[in-house]
Amino acid sequence: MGAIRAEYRCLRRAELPVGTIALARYLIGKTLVHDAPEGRRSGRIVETEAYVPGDAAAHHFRGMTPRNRSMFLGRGHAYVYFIYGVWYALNVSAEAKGVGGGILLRAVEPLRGIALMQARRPGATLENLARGPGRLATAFDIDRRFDGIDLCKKGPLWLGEAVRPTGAIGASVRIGITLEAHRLQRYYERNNPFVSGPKRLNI
DNA sequence: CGGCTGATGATCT
DNA sequence: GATCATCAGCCGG
Repeated sequence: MGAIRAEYRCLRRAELPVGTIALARYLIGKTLVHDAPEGRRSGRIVETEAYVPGDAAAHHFRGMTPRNRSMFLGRGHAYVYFIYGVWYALNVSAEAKGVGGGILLRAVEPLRGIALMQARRPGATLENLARGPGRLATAFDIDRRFDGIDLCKKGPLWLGEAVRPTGAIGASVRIGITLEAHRLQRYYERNNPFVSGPKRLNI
């Protein structure tokens, strides 16, 4: 484990790896921060899924639309969509400007603002607070108002450095899709209880 | 724990 | 009109 860092800077766009898969792995262990009037929420990203160019399961596969345009803004921007009539999900755009690529943030380990998260998800255990993309967005109070914002500067929502060393990273098939289901493009920190999904995928 | 299912509305065809 | 990058609740083992 090692010492936990209390202060951390935001990630610079230049240091984000180029390419969706490389960035999806890089983001494991980094910090997601939401600065709101009521206070700061932060968490360690422990699970991501890559949606690369040409992937039929990806929202950007059929080209740019009003909904998915944020995934074409160049790496390091937020793409937030509404799904199943109930949930929001947060992605990080991942390719060069004009190219569609996205990384779904599936789970974080809460660091700060836990009481704020619990207020949004009453009754949830600490492990379940932000475990799963819909729960993460709810706990962090993320919706379409953040769609398209730059995550590489300290605005209301940004990406920070890792606050402690990152553990071994595992890979598995992605969750909840039917197309391109064989791709091993879900990444997670091994042995981390804040990771979502069935046990068999978290080995 | 694992499997199943209904809820619910934006989006695109 | 179909689909959907999900979740909570319920059931059985």
